[in-house]
Amino acid sequence: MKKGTTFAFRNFTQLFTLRSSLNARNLSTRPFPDYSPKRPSVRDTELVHQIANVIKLRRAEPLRRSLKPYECKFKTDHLIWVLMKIRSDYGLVLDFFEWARSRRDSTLEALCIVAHLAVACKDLEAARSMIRSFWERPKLSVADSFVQFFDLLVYTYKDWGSDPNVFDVFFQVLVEFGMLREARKVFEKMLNYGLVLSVDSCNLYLDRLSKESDEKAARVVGVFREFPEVGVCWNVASYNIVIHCVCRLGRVSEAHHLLVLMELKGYTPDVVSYSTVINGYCRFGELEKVWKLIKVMREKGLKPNSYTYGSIILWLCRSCKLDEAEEVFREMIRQGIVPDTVVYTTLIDGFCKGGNIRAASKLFHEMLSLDIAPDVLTYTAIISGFCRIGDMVEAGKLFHEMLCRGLEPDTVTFTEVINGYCKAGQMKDAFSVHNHMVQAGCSPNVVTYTTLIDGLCKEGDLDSANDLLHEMWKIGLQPNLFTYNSIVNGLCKAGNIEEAIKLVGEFEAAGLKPDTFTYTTLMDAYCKAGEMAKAQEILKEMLGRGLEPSVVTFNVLMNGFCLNGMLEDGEKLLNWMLAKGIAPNATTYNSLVKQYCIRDNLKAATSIYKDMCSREVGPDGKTYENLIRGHCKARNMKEAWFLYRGMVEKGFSVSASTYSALIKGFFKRKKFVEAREVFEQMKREGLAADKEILDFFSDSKYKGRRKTDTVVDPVDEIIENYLVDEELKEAN
DNA sequence: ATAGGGTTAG
Repeated sequence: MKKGTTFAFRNFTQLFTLRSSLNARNLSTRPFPDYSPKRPSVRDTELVHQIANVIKLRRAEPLRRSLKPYECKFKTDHLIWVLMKIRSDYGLVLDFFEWARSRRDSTLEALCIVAHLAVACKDLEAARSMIRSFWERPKLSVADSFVQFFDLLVYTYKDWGSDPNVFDVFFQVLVEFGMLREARKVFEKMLNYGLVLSVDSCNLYLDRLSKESDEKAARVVGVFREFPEVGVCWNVASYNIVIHCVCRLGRVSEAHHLLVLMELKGYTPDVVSYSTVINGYCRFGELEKVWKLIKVMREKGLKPNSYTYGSIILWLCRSCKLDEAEEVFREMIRQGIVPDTVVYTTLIDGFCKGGNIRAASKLFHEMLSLDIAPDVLTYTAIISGFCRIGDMVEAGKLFHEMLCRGLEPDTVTFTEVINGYCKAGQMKDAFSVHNHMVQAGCSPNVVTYTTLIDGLCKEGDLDSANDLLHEMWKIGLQPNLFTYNSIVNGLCKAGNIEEAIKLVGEFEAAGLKPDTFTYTTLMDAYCKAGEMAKAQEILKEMLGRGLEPSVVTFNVLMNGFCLNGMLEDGEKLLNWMLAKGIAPNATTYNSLVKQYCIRDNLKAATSIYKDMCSREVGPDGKTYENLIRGHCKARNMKEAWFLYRGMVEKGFSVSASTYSALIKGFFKRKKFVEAREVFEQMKREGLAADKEILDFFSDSKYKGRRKTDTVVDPVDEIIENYLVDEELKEAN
């Protein structure tokens, strides 16, 4: 840590001592050119005079009507001559220019003139939209147009406005359109005329540069160092942009130094400065530093806000510490900070990803009751939560609700719904949403296609997946590693590991490097095929390439050991992971729990379960389901019931097969009331029971028994409906 | 000027 700190500090001292290329510039300034327009002929002068008079005298009328008599005679050349006559009346200038534009009679020179006049009248927005309109039209050569435009703006400057703000607006539009090289040229050229662009303009440039790409972001610090030498006076916002940029590049301690440095230089860091560094530390999980900084900012009289807390909450969510995240959230509210849509969305998404859709729903309703409006991102998060647990009905309802609120789903929202249908195995519905989104004018992206391809691969329909891959290419979408990994997985699951390995070789030859996901997929295939030796060979190759195995890599191996009855190796692997400090997760333990349950060794399963709890690895839905099914099979209904209650309490959703296991277990124990209760709950959740269970409830023996049982009616019509449904399904 | 949502492997 110490080493990094000195390094960062050296970087920054350098920053303010190095000389830059800008310094060597020739400092003599050039005057703006004179404006010398073409002279009108006598005939033209007459027409221009008439038009200008008509415009002035009949200003209440729409120009379309008052200028009707001149429509035929009016030529593009007249435009500027008329503007010269009416230039003192800005309102007329705008109207007249619009009229000329609607006839496609405008020129770039006229556009520059009107922009100058707009800026001179302090109508910066009009000037901006005019300059924007030029770039919005498709150009043959962007660079040529830029030079042409800029030269004309300079040429018309002295005569038409002489307000240097026009160059700020011009520069800002270039930045807005990402034409950073051109923007930089404008900056330099203005220096030649003795003009320095405003800090606000330079800030926009810095910010855009920092977001463009990592290479460009790396240049931000250089620009920040050079611009003051030619007269730019940075402000707190500039520092904040640079701090943010340096954080994004992962150099958080350097950003922290900048925060200290700005104060030394007489700038007062604000909540944003602090929150930005705090966000940087959060991204790397350095929470001690975060709390320290919060203390410092409080001492300086700054109050952390929802951004500050939001960063902390996001990090806690990402590290699966949902309880702590909610605690920080409540603490923030206690401090009198009103949570916003973003903080709620962060928490809702966190709970959804953690599989606790109930907590997510609760928060969602809480925000509604507090009148904090959910946005598209909030809906996407909660919809994805329901998709994740396979509840497409609820997901559909929320989607509809979102539309009713006037929120427009975007590519992400649609992709999420498509993903939900894919994961639910409803490919027809997935494709129907895909069509729907295209009709709604929303373009599917690489992720959308990858989702569909993955869905098809999981269905085993590799031909269709391949067709989609070609379709992607055709519409100009480049498949990425995710896409190929899905197909590799598809091939593996179809039992074609050879072909999968061949594909890996192909995309690698095309310049796409296989990653940990690719190798883990291949390992999984070999593990499931019982070829543990080959799986370990793949692991070796992966390690040899310097790729870091993930928890999942180990989980795959663990699962392989368990599946192949090598439970001792499995436990050895677990201990090895613990010794090496690789944190196992619920899945790691689940493989062992599941396998012990399958082998009816509930004692060993329970001991693994207790071990994971003691290591503070929270059991997930699968852990509970495996244990519940194991206990049901062993007819330990007391334990099964206890775990079921715990699972529900924690907000995990219970699958149909677990409900079935419970019902069957209770039946075998002749606990009909409990069986019934679980069955009712299952129905309430809209889950269909299998035939065996329905037979239980419609069995004559059961009916006879039920007569002494006063709780429920003998034959429930819902059961009959279910039976009819099942028969229909079978008939189809 | 600062913070939040989607795709792959168990």
